[in-house]
Amino acid sequence: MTDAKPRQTKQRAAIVDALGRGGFRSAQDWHDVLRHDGAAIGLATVYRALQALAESGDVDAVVTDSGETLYRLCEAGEVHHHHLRCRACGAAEDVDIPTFEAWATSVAAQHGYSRIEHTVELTGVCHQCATEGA
Amino acid sequence: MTDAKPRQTKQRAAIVDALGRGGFRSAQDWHDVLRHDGAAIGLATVYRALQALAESGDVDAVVTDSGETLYRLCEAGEVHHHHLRCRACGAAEDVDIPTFEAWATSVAAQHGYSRIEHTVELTGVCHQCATEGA
DNA sequence: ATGTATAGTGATAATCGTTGTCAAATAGAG
DNA sequence: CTCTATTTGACAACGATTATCACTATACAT
Ligand SMILES: [Mn+2]
Ligand SMILES: [Mn+2]
Ligand SMILES: [Zn+2]
Ligand SMILES: [Zn+2]
Repeated sequence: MTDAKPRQTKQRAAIVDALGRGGFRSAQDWHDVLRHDGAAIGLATVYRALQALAESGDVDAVVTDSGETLYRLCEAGEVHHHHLRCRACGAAEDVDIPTFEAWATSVAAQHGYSRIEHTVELTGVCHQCATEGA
Repeated sequence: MTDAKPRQTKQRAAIVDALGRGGFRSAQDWHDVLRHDGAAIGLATVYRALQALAESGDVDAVVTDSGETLYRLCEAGEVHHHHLRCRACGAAEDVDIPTFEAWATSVAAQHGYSRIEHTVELTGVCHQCATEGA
């Protein structure tokens, strides 16, 4: 049932290493970062690794309004949480919403809905980007 | 500034009419509905109309995890609100989250973020779909 | 250490929702 | 009705993601 642990490859090491510098980036952006660092790695491999890491909970994934998926290494362990992300630079803070989970369950029940899932994402412009940008 | 009012065409009338039956559907699904009703209408026209209606606030648009955009005619006027949507059939309830907006602004300010936007969507399985489906 | 089975890689093609193009159709003002 | 700017729609193009599949390289057994 629990899938066999993945093999250790230099590509995956390089990806995790790159993720270490933080920030939400698309798979293609992470691939650019890796190539820029001199790593020889295929785009498909980056996609697969990021998806696997997201599934295992080691990275967070968010979908932008334009449909792109952004990934970042998450330090907040396996606890459920949400993000406040800068639309300009990819920086993000982990946040949690005290009463939201309880509220969601209650509202869903009132309407007869089950198997509830929720999406809560905050975006804005961080202080640094607000100072620099137009 | 305010764009000139769009012309009245049979295509747009047909689209608004179809939307009248409710539910969140993708542009392609709405197109299928229209064709099924015997309307001769192009897919590109459906995309354009739905986007225009979404921009003017007459329809709600949500983006699924897979990146598809779903549209539905919204009865909740121009007041800001969110949705509890059935993943199986497209049914949806308008909901509002009492203290969320204030909380979001406050958290953003604490982290030095400005120009805040937020996404809150609830999904589940409605009572009817839960009864019928597996 | 060496061989082997097997999971991982990556260049490339395919997918699919969406957007762009542009000639033909038409709403609506005069 | 006439005229013209807007709208339409068949079709091509786009862009992020996923599938292919021949080729490696890892982990394990010998
Ligand atoms: Mn996180
Ligand atoms: Mn609504
Ligand atoms: Zn920033
Ligand atoms: Zn349902």
